[in-house]
Amino acid sequence: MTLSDQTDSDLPAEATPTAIAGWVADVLRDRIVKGELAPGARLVERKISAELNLSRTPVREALKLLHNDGLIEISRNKGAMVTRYDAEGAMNLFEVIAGLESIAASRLARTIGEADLDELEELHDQMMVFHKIGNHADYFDTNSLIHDRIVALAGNPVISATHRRLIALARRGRYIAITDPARLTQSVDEHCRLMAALRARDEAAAAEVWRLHLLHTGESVAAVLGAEAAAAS
Amino acid sequence: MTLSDQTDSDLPAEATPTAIAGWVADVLRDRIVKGELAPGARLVERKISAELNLSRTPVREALKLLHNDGLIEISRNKGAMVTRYDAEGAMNLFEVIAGLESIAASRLARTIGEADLDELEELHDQMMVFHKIGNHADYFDTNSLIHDRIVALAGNPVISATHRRLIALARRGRYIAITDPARLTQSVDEHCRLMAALRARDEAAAAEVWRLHLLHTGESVAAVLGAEAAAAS
DNA sequence: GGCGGCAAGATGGCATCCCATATCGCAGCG
DNA sequence: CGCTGCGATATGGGATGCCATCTTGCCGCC
Repeated sequence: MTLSDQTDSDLPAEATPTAIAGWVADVLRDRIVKGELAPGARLVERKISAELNLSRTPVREALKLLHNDGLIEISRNKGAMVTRYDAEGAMNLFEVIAGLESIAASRLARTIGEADLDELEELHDQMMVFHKIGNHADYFDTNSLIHDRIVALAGNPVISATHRRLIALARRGRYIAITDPARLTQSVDEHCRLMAALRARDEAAAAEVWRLHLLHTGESVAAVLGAEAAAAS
Repeated sequence: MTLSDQTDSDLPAEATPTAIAGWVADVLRDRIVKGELAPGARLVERKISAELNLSRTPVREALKLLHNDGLIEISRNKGAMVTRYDAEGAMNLFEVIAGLESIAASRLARTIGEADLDELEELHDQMMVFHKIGNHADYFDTNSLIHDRIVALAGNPVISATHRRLIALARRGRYIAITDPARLTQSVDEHCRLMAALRARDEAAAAEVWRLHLLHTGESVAAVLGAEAAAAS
């Protein structure tokens, strides 16, 4: 392998415990999310450890991490397999994410302070700019950032942790970007309405608009996945 | 150690992959849930592996499992520590569980078939009997069973998986059993109302009563934890 | 007497070896 | 020609040893 001596150059200066395993998990997660590792692809401990110039131990831990993120299935003597992600799975996933973020939005409407609200407003405005100028990449990133901030600001660690886990699965759907202009407009509108509800400190409205927003997103992702499946068959 | 040669007698005839690690995790989880391992207690890999006559490898994996269940914190060079569980944590936890089970109840009201409804009815009736005769242990077990069945019957694997993870944390609160008669009555009433909503196929009612049911449970657990904390100080 | 530094022990992380078992191909028999 | 059984190989699981680092307590210096 020619790249053997180079790969460890961007090791993250191991600070936290099991940093290497986490790093390996990140690398593999990236490949899965970006589609380099297609659903059904096999991940063999020995192959990965050889490629990354590590022993099998951290790789093993990384695979466990990805497993309980739901990204891979591990079967004895067959290696890990990237789990399939279909329309139904997407709907199931977004149904739960909708529940979580809805709670978060509700809490936020009740408890958010001016400073945090301003921060959200700013992110929102940024996103609107990216939307207007048609910068989809930054639009999506800012969008994700807003969702993450909403969850974080809600101040319930259980929500944050659960959300982080599920969103890793959903991000996979993010790369089959929703380019349908109608949905895009609707999504932006829902974002605006959430901001309005937060400003008005209207718990119920915030929860409901955000719940629907995520269900709609789920439907869009499911639609794309369903179309893909139909085309493949 | 005198028990060294005996412990492996009830090894679970390793069928599934990493069965041993799972078994170790179960053992430790039990101890934590039952309070044998108090919050703040230290779990040292070498100690556990010696006690259970195993190598450190499966123990380590077990600790990782408990960690991402949120039951323990792992710090380098200090061993794992049982996480603390306070009133605020309980509320945060039950807030999310409420969200999940509420979705499940809603789905159930929409999609449940007669056979499944009958099964739930039977469990419910059993629970009512245990309640009437004052058999608290079986009452609680049947109660838990009902909650689990509701989640399972909803048919969303993401909900099931997430719920399983969180409920492991909440079970810890179960052992500080709610003996307040008023709350017990209220809880039973809420169970009855859920059954009524399911029979009526009333999604909204099912979701709402179940959400409140779990929030109330969370409040009760939090109250007990708060009282404990106050007494301890 | 208090405080800072140093040394020994404790502890988890990583590497490596061995093992049990599932998989897959091939050969030999029917 | 097809099916069965065996063996080689692949692969994950477990055990063990070494290492880096954190903790802790003690000793000496101020």
